[in-house]
Amino acid sequence: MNTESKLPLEESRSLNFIEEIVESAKVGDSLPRVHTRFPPEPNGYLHIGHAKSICLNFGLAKNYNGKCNLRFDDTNPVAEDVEYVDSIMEDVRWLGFDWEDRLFYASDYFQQIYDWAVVLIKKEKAYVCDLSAEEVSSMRGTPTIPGTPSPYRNRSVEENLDLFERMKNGEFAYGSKTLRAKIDLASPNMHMRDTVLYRILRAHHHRTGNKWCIYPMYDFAHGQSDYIEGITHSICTLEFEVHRPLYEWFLESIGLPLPRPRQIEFARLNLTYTVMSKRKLLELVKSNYVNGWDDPRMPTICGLRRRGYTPESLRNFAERIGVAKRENVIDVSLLEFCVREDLNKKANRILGVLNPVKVVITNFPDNHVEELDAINNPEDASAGGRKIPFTKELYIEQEDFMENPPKDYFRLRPGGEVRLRYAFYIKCENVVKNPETGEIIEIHCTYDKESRGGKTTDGRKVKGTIHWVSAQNAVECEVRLYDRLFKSENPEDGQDFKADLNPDSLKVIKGYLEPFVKNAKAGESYQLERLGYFNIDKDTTENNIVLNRTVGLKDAWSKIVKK
RNA sequence: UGUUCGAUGGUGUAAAGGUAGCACAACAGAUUUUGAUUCUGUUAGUUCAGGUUCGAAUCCUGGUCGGACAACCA
Repeated sequence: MNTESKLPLEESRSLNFIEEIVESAKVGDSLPRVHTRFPPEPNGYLHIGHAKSICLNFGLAKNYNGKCNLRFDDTNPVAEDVEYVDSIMEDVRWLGFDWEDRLFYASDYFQQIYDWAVVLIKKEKAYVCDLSAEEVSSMRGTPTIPGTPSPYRNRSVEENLDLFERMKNGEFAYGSKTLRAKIDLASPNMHMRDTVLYRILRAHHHRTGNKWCIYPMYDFAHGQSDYIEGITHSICTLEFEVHRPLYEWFLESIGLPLPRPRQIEFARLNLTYTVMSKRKLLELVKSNYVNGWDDPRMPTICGLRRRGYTPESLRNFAERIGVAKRENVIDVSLLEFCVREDLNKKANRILGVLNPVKVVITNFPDNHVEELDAINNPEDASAGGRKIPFTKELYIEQEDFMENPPKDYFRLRPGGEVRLRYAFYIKCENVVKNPETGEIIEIHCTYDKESRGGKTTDGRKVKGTIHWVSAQNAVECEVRLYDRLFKSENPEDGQDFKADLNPDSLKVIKGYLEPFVKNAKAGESYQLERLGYFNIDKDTTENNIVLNRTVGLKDAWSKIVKK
């Protein structure tokens, strides 16, 4: 009827402050070009905080018909390694983003950046300094006290040019000289106090090999790399806010023509019960508090993947937490909500018992197997169905039987009747205990033959439905139950975050699953009905199926019990 | 304490001078062959003090609180 062209979704969703910046630059009816980049340093594995940044940068480009580059910020060969390059590319792709043919490295630009340093020297905006790191540090002053000039600050252009070239040629020892910007030693912004541009490093670079022995610092490489790539919005985290004047000073001082990239800072992600710093994650790995970077308890993307998180759930999470400049700590329960939401739609259901107690159906024929129909996913009719074998001896969950149950308990009890999911009504007739320990060994029940499939025609009401598995057909699996890695909401609060490690963050138990699980492939997610979502681990072999618990189902009963 | 950024329910995030909304969490109820899902409802918020205005979360002034910055890391 009218000319409305907005999508309903976009109409209802409000803009974050970065999108507003993009929109405010609207010229007439056309949007400005949007070109972002995700610039990881290849010195560690990506974590969920990076996922936020990836979704932001690639998402912004997508929404505004722009582009997003993947660029490795590889200016410090001492810390970096190809091992990380590969994992980072894998993780970005897995999250569902594509940099197409725009894979770049800051090291691609080393020559250009070097040439620009020479430009700065010629403009008397940079000089070679012989001070040691300690001396530079002690002469920098404090925020309230101006720094003292380096005695080398006024070397001639010719001398600087000569020295800088000889630095490049490897004539000087590691750390003996730096190239410094000549800015303002009295600046209240410490980064403007003649920051270091180049340092001498004798290290093998993963891409340039031994070609260079001087390497540019982040500040001198990042903005220029953005410029070279035609980046419009250079999005980074809040701690770079104070670097912005430097970022702009370099582009300006080198004399690069407009348009220039604009640096925009947002608040990084923090999660309750989680540490996020690379240093701490590395320590957890190196000191074997966890089993590698992809340990399912780690907040790394590969850890979350192995835990059973899906790319969709992570993208939805990133969307829900929003983007702003204020410090934030997101409740992990939101993350858990996001996987449950996604897996509820996608994961096929199976029956499995984790803490078994044997049930004997006394009126069921010996050696008889009844094949029962089960629905794979009630949320998705196209997932179809399967058969589950029912036999005289079954396992049910220990928690699903109580001799002296509380008021609202509607599972199995002496004399009580309960429905076995997709199977029959059973009634508890007798309990067999170990005479010495009092432990329940077997629960003897009778079944109602007429209740096949879980319903009868007599209108009888059976409130409880519990899961079960045929004792003789059950597949014994290894089940890894994960809990939060740390005990307190903010593990970084204490002196030593390792003291806050949760000793029960991993429990390995045996589980008994319906035979269908034999078809499962590594990486697949299943819901064990009434228990939670589980992912088939890559450690799975033909004789040992391994399941990782992604997250439990919401559990209203456990809350009632606590009260 | 120098510069700088920030402050909205328990946690996040909207509202661009005009009804403080949404999500998660919590709680209550309905439905349910998963105590799940789904649905409905409830609790709960503008850091403080002034000012401008018919009207302020929003603008102004000041205070308070919190973060970031003094690597030859990124």
